[in-house]
Amino acid sequence: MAPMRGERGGSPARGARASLPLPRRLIRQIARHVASSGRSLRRLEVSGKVIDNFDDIGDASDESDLETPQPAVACGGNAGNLPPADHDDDLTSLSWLQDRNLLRGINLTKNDMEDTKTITSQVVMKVASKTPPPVARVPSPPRTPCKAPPSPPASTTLTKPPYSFSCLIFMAIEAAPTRALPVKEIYAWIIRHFPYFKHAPQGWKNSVRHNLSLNKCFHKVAAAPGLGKGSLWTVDPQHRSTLLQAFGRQPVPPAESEPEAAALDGGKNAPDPQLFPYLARRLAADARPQPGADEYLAAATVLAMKYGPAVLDQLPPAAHLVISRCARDEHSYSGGGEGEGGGEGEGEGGCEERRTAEALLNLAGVRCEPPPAPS
DNA sequence: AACGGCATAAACAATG
DNA sequence: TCATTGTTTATGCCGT
Repeated sequence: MAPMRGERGGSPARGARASLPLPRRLIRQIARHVASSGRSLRRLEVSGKVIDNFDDIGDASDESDLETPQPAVACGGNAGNLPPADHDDDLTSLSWLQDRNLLRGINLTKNDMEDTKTITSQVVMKVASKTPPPVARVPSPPRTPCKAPPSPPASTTLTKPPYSFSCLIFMAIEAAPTRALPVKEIYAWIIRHFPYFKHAPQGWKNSVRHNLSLNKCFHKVAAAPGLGKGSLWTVDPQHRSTLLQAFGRQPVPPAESEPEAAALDGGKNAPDPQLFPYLARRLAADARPQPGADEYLAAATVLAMKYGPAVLDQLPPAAHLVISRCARDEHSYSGGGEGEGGGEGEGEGGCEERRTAEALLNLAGVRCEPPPAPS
């Protein structure tokens, strides 16, 4: 592979830190996200500024640039307490569902969310790996979403979401920290994220229940005491890949509106539905794992969400993000993976999917309820 | 044309 | 009793 742009020999982190193009806290967050996904972030390059010593940054305890806004995303549990990198990655284990909200430590405000609507394509991902770049997810042609007229909020929020009920239910359940929701909460989640259903005919709730009952992907679990009537619904782990594939079958916004741009350039009042096409498109291309893609998505989205599009706009037109991974991560041929579970069905691809799904769902404003108190 | 997936509607039972 | 939840059946649309 030809040397990547901006690749240069031994640029010490200390040198770069003198003029970091991004707040250190944000860099730490990106590094933590990548670390939490079980990978190694070797270097991050923005506009030629290379940060390649994340230990230094990550260990820094200074919070001088910590201006955490009031969180609009109420994340339960261990905010800022990301799981260790050696987290159990067994696909059959549900533990990741419990504690792997990849961006749990990142607080997003409503403004952060709204700012994403003008994210541009000025950030270009380049993966330092032997695998080909995920061209399917990072289109090369330049886009000009900023110049595009904003979509009328009403048309984006009151049109029926292009997702099947099973996908909506899946998203709702996956958004819950415990990955289990009563029907009522599923209703609430759908309404919250797809305002269309606020005024939709009542039949849709019947459809939700119908789906829950009929779809083998969803299972009832014993109702928690005090829950009242009804049960908790969960996603059957064995059918999870089926639901992910269903995501891939969902219609994606027409090409003229550029999916990524549309995903982030959506309704002013309710950006969430506009983000999900992004997720759908991401998952639709999940036939093979695309190492680095989820890191890119998370990093780029974090950039825009956390600091607004200005962070990206202020970069030179040729600015680009480079997220490189340790070379040893690419040695899939040398031992058949990490040997930490992996399962035989989803394999690494499933990990990528779920990490991206989690990250994007979180970023999409999924409101996490505090986990139930241990009994 | 057949088939599968999906949405929608409706009826009904169970439950709090 | 009523509202909610859960199950089941039926029907039609749409894409393959």
